[in-house]
Amino acid sequence: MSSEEISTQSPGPQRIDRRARRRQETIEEILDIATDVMTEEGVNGLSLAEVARRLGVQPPSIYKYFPSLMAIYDALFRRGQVEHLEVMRQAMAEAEPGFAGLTAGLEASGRWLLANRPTAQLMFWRPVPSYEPSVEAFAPSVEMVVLQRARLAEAVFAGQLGPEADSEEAVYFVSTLIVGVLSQAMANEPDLEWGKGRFTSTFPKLMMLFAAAYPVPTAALEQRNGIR
Amino acid sequence: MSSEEISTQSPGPQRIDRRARRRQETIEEILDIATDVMTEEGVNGLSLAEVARRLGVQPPSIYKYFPSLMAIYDALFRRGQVEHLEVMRQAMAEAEPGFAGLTAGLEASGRWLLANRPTAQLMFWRPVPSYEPSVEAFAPSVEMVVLQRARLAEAVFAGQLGPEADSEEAVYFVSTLIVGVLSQAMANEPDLEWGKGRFTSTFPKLMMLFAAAYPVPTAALEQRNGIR
DNA sequence: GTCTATAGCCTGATAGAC
DNA sequence: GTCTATCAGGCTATAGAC
Repeated sequence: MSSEEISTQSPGPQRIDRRARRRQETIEEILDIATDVMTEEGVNGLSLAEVARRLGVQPPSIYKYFPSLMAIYDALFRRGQVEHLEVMRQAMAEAEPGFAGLTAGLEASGRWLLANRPTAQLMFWRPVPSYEPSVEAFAPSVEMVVLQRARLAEAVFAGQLGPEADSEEAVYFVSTLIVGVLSQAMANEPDLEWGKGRFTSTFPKLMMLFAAAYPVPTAALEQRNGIR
Repeated sequence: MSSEEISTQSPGPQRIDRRARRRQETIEEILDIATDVMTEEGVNGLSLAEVARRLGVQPPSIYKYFPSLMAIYDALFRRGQVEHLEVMRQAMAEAEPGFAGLTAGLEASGRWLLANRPTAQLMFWRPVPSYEPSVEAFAPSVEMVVLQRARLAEAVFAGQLGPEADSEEAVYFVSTLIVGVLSQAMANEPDLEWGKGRFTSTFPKLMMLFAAAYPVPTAALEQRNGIR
């Protein structure tokens, strides 16, 4: 590595990369520890000093990575949104388009949220009044709506749902269902994972309930059959 | 009041009543102030010292009314459950039986929960891991299920819903709907009351969605019409 | 039932040496 | 990027005088 030998004052790109990578690893570790602390003490019980203690450094060292406690909250919020979006996107991509894809995506969403409870609380329950998510941290949720809307449109096109299902309102409905299931599960069955217990196990039936509310008009069915 | 004159060492019943009443007023005041603090600092941000400050006493005085911070949480939880139940019961009593009563009760429930956000969070989101509700504090929620179940049974009997609606599962579904709407509203529209905004305004349609999932069987309808 | 005093913790954040 | 030292508070809870 010639660039390393030239100067220690102006390190070459590899060196910068390595430092940046190490720094990024520490940042991720801080966020992981912060998640553990929130699990034990509550989202609002996160403290920078406790994170430092578990990381094995003194509290002031944390400030080299985050300018404030609120910045840690925002990084947690942002990372949560990104991961959550990615998990749902992946599940949708692996399933059939239309209603099956929507169901698979929402179930993956619920599964991830239950497996990441404190982050889910930070994202959906706003338990820290003094923390307001930044615009950047919030951005992935817009893409979330787009993905769900696309599956709804496919389902309508495929004749699985009535035309009203291709709407903003239907997106609100499905997100209300998933948040409702999630909230009930987290409050009443704090130790059960997705699929166990009274609430999350009814999710498939809730999706059938949703589908029943958007019936395909008889005329449309007849027209469809006529075309074939 | 003769009993008052007899002795100051063993005060008569009126005196005891008055003291007990005064004490109860102070307890209620502490709970009201605690609710304000939770609104501003988060449910997990409630502090006994801040309550004392606003009440105009020193922190140790609070211990004459509550043995610990957790006892305050439990009293808040209990009072919330009782009020919430009473509001729903009243709304159901004033409405028609069956599906209309169920809808009225749930809407009253949602309205109360949105108007009492920190209490609702304490009751449904468990944001304080170190606090576990006592059995007594939890009791009213059993009666809640009974009331909802009764309206569902009436609705089935009246031919408004299919027979599967008279079930524990259906109770879970309606509570999931209300908690979902509530969670979405509180997270995304923290300043809007019930009926305003994207989420709570769709509640009537969500109830229609629920009804559509429990259709009355055609045979049952024919039989009904035949009887008439 | 109120207070003072205090024990024994905790916190977020900053200054400045190394 | 790490540390020590420190500021300027905060907290729950108890002891004991009045």
